[in-house]
Amino acid sequence: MTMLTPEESPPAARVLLIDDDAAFLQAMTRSLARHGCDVQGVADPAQAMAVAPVWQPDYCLLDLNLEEPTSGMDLIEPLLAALPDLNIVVLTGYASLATAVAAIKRGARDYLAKPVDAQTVLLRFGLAEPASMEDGEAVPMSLKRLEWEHINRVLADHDGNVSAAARSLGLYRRTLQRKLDKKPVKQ
Amino acid sequence: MTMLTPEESPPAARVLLIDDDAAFLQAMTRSLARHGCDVQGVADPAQAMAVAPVWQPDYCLLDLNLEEPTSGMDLIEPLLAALPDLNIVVLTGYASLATAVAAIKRGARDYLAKPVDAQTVLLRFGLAEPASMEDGEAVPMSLKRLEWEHINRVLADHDGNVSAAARSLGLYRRTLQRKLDKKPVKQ
DNA sequence: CTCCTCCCGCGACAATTTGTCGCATCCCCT
DNA sequence: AGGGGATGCGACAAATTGTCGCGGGAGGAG
Repeated sequence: MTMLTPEESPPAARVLLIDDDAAFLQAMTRSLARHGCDVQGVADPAQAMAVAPVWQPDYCLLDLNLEEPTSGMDLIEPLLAALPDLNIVVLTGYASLATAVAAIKRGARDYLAKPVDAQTVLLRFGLAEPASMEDGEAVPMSLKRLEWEHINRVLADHDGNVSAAARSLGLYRRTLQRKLDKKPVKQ
Repeated sequence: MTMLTPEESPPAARVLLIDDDAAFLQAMTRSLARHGCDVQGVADPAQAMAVAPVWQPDYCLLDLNLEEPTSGMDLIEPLLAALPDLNIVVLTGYASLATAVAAIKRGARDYLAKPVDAQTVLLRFGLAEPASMEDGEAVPMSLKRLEWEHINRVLADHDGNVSAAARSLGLYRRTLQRKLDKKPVKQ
């Protein structure tokens, strides 16, 4: 029952989104905004470092695998240097124990694996209570969907190369093919 | 092969092992000892807290899922309170991103998934040099692991209630049971 | 142009994994 | 004691993978 009126009594939390996936960026921006956050999304490290000191966000959702130049991992420390109180949550499609450990040691507050929904992000930011779930979708993703999302991401990461994606997903090319054509994308 | 030169006359590193798996404890104790460490193994939290302040170890390999009373997770802080410079590496057979993050935030230096060999442990302790290439682990999670992580999260969310978790994951309880049985996680 | 390599789609079959049911406990609560 | 829910587990069919192998494009090197 977040019946908060449009006018936020307390100043809205400022959230900086850093992700080079335009689609994701837009979707997440909208979702967070709808949940009452003051959101700003940027696509690369340079923009992030330009915006952060000026806009002074309170929270930051940082994608780990940005475009080539620098990894999101190398942005954690600079960001914290500029804004010591920034609450950084790292996000990645290539989650691994190793990167999770590294990110936390560098100062990130939390680590999430894509795909995630705005609700989860807010939760990790500490801006939402796990208790109430008013918006219909609080259900964890079904395994099928989780798999689909992951496959898609990895496939895209390999520029649609099925063979490569299959290898990196640890399954047979034939199997990936089958999974792919059986899913004319529906939710 | 590790070349441990007799040069290791400086005080041997003191390592405290905490694991309730007797077999593992013994094996690891022997291995580390052979690598020149001064090792002491205990099987439960109480013993650990009794030994630590007195023996003052430099390193600690802590298993996360100990017997019921307390989780290894709850030992991290007490241990650090007693020995601020203790280098704690958490070890677990049920690795998950969530527990990795939690452990690091509580002060652990690193997080490893069983099975591990002494060499790896020493490496994480910083007592051995990386035998070969350091891995940037850019490998996306295999589908199997992604699934395992998700299942783990959801199951925990439902306090270990298999029926409930299965429902919310959109699969049969029987299937979840089966997935859970054969779990020893691999790469 | 030809060879080689890598990717793709796809058929076939065996090996596994799920989907589904049903049953026999156990707890917990009233 | 009785209902409701959770759990472990056997059984069997249905669906999904693992595995091989072909033939065909695309693109680079000789």
